Amino acid sequence: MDLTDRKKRILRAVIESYIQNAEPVGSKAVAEWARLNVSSATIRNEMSDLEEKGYLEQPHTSAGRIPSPKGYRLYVNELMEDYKLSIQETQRINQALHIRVKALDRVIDEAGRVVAKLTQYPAFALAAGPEKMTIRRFDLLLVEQSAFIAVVMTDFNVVRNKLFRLSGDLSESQLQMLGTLLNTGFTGLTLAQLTPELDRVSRHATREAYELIELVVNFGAEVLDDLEKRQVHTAGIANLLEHPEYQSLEKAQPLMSFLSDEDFKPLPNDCARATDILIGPENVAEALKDSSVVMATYDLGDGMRGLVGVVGPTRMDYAKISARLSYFAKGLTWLISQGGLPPGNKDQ
Amino acid sequence: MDLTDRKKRILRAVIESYIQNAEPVGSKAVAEWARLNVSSATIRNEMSDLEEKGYLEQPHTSAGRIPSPKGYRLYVNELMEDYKLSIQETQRINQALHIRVKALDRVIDEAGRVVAKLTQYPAFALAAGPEKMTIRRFDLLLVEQSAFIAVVMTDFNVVRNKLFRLSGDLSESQLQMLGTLLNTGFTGLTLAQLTPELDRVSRHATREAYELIELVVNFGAEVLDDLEKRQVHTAGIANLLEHPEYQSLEKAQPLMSFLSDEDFKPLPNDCARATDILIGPENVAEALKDSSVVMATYDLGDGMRGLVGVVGPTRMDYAKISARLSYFAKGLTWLISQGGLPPGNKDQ
DNA sequence: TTTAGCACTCAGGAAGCCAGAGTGCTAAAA
DNA sequence: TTTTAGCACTCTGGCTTCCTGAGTGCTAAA
Repeated sequence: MDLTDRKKRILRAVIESYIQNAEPVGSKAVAEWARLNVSSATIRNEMSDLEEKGYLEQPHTSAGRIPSPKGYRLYVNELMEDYKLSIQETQRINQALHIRVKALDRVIDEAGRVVAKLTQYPAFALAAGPEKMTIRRFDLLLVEQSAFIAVVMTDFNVVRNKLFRLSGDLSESQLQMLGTLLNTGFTGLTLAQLTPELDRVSRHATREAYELIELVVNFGAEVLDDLEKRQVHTAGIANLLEHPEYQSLEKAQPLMSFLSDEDFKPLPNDCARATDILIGPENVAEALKDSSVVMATYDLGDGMRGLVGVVGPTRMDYAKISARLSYFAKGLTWLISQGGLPPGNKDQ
Repeated sequence: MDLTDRKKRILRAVIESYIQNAEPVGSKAVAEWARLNVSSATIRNEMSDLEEKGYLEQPHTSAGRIPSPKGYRLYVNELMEDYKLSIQETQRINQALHIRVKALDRVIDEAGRVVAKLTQYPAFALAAGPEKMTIRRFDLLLVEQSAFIAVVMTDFNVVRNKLFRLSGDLSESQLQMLGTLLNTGFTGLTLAQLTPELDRVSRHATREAYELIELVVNFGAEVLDDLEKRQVHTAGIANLLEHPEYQSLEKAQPLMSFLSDEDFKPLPNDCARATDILIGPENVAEALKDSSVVMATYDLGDGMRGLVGVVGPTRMDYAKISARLSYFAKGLTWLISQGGLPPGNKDQ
């Protein structure tokens, strides 16, 4: 059930014209666009065939055709040519990579913002790390008599800290002792293992010591929890309104709400592949069934990966957008590996 | 040029009806609403007067009247009654305060999200701290031979850290030395003073030592810069579309873009007052001239304050929204002061 | 000063009309 | 068998027109 060469050229013409103009494409337009040297009547027959096979759709009888999700899928799989980024585009992306090299803390969030700007679509960003993390070490720093800072370092060199104020006083040696206790008892444990261990320790420790331990270990648990939670960041939601398919509020509103919702799930769990495109109904989320998602991953160092993607109409310039995304992602990976954005201390 | 009592009652009736129904209010409706026992003709005369004085406006000849910004201003200043939160409302807010007590790191951001949910308007949140911050102390922790963590603590007990990897090795004693150098030379300085001091030190230090110092001091500078930058967080932008005045894209789009823009300035510098309302043209930002802003501040401890606010149509239920906001802000202040959200380690 | 009455205005919805684009079908041509 | 030209048909979207109802301002009487 493969398509003839001519049918493919016609399909491609329809899609590319539709991507550019956002208007149903008629047989005459295809005849010109595809340069096939056949009349529009021939094209009509072919298009009617393509519609029957499910690659094209007709909004209504007397409009032209638009591509169906199946049509887009064939297009991105076989027909689409690699988009060549212009010099301006690469420059823009390079520039975007340069700014904010400072904000080491927020690579992921920043990646989302930058991609939103770069593509003019709403973007999302999240971290794709391992399921389970453990705490590697604790450090405690005395600030005043009655306050100290706990520094927690987990796998992949993520470092977090928190200031604790106490009702009573604390000496440097007490703090050192506490540190040893924490480092011997609570390192190398996953989130789930922390609480049982805490229970165990509670039995043979003084009440004061235990309270301090609990305080710090709970903080460690928070850090792990936070890391495993994988919050999704979004940026540039308003970009959606720029595109004609979301001009009507009924279309735009549900998707915007979906994107605004802090813990939406744009994709199933396997976000492993380097670049990926999900078209219309291929998306799991109901709100995305009429839209497409293009995404790319980058390397955060130490085995952690970041994922950035954009959401847009199924009529998206897949070639261009995915070229930009993967160029950006590659650039970011390179930058991080070069130490431009030193490892450790990631936001997720 | 004060208004008669009856005029005020009429103005109030117009505003409250308009807040509720989002439709221009006619003389007959006012007659019923305000219970003045006068005919609609009388009201008409009064309303025509109010329009002349600038408190009301007419979208077109044969529609009713709507309040002008000046009318709203009078309303919030004199006419508005305190809105009494229902039990359900206070419960909802209390609940909102309970969740995420964990996320100490992100009080501000979280405050914005919660307020957006609570009010159904887009919300923004930022920190209102002092202009200039200084670094209080540095701590350095050896991780491996060739890596260490720098912990920087600034005024108001904000603590940040970063992992550094080196090309060469480093001993514990070298690190200690470095720490002393940093703490004697670079504490108590503002952002602007750091670089000159760095220059000064560069002259009488070995090349290796200087490179390390530079690394850590630059990180300190980043932290200060970040703290003084006052990034504005936004949440719930999509809420805007729920309200009838933003049903048309031309109205919604500019405001949404404005809110999406990461570094918008919702207000002038003096965001000191506890609760505040800015109506229509009172806003400085062009994009807000047709909208209103209601905000409240809360205490982050240690002299830092947070600001949360919402953006909505001028036809906003000022009484209700500002009641909710200030209840929330008070709750948050209380919670933080109680240690529910321990001080220090704030995101901003 | 208030009220009733009345003529006037205007937005916005419903209905009708038309042009233009695009189709499918048929019959002739290649 | 495939392609093409021709033609009748369909349907959207934009345009006008019409009409209703809500609301007004003005005037003259209470």
